[in-house]
Amino acid sequence: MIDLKRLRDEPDYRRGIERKRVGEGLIDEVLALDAERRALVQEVEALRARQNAASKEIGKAAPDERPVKIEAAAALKDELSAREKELQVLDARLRELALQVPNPADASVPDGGEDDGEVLRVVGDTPPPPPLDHATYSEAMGFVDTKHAAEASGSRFAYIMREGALLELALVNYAMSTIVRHGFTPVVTPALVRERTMEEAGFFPTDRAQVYDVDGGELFLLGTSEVALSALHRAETLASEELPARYVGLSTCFRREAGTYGKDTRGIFRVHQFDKVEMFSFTEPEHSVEEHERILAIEEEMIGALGLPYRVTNIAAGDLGAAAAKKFDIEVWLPSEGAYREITSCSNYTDYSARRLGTRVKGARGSRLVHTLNGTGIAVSRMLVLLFEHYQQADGSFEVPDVLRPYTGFTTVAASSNRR
RNA sequence: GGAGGGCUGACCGAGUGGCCGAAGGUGCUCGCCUGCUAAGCGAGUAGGGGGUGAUAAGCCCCCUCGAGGGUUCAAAUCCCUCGCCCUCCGCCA
Repeated sequence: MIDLKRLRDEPDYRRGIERKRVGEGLIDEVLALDAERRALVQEVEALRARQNAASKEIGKAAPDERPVKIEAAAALKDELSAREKELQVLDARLRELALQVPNPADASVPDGGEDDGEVLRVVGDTPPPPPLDHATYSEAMGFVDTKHAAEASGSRFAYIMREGALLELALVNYAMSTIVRHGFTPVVTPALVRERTMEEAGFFPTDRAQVYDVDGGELFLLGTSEVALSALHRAETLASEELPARYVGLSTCFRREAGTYGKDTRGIFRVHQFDKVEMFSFTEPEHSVEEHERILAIEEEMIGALGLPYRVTNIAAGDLGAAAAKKFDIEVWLPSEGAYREITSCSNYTDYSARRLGTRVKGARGSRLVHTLNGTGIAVSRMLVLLFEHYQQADGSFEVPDVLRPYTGFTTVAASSNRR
């Protein structure tokens, strides 16, 4: 949720929103409703003040004076409740529209859309394509079985098997322990949350189409544990000493991938279900920028340690999600495609979801909304795709990246070992 | 799935229709006192929103006793729905 007060007072705030290409007129409509609402609030509150005073007097009055006073107060009640109903309607309308207004893009975010991100750096050399692409290779090695998964569950599902399964666990362990070492509290989160949690995390209503609902709409499957982690301090006022509060979550993630028909259909690059380790921080407002850099640095540390060539992009305003004021993506070179593909993403939500969550910090500067940030630790299936190409050897064997070896218990998988 | 109990301010805890935004205690802050110690005395101490004002201080108003609705001139107190916690029975990994 945006800050309506800043929207009406600060031209830069509004400009940040407009850079995200919001629908024509939405902002003006919100502002108009907001003005209307505030006027009505004043009226209603004045009426309430009169009624409160009248009621108090009745309490103090002698019993024989009461009937007359009660009658007078009853008249006020009717007037008040009529105005209150109007206010309720107005509130609902304003809220519905305001929820659709995105968090303003930060001043340091470039203009434009998908292709206008600013590449901040490119790290590592890009190798030529391997003999087999990730999809063919992982099936041939028996690491992935999408055929039976399609029968069991449909397209975009996979069985991760044998050394592939162990590699998955190794990645999870590696990411978890690395991030914990950076001071994040490890958490295995619920994978199902209620609608309110989705909304407060900043996902609903804008991203509803990407989310599976179950139990007749009572619960929703997470697309990322970020949603569950954000609720960890819901409706709480934290002491400033408690910040930054850093969590690293593990959960299975579920995504409908609506609107991606025909995109990334091979292998497990884009699937409906995958495991992901995710970082999440609550900070004081003035520290969120450095925390964003910190999260990015951890992501780079892990991708670097896995020996993958990558580049870092400052995502353009038009390509930011509703909640993000700024977002860094890391894309790793996928040799078979000869392209950089997104592997992590970290965002600074500033106070956007904190406002919905009611997460505040109280310190020397009074009580303020916190800032929240999130970033991918390791998204497992997509990382497996990259490993299947970068660690596929000329003879067809698979070599385990050094940093994962403590977690796998094996160092290589011979080309012939799992062939069926 | 069944039965019962509970949810009050940073914390504990009183409060069954008006004088309750809320006793008392703990904690915390400030001041005083005391040659010592988790001692004593006094004062203060919730949050959100709106108006005015200089996006100050101050002042005024509204809302909040798990959440949402209802009854009433008036609700922490009565009624309904929901959420969460606890206990017992059943079931279960």
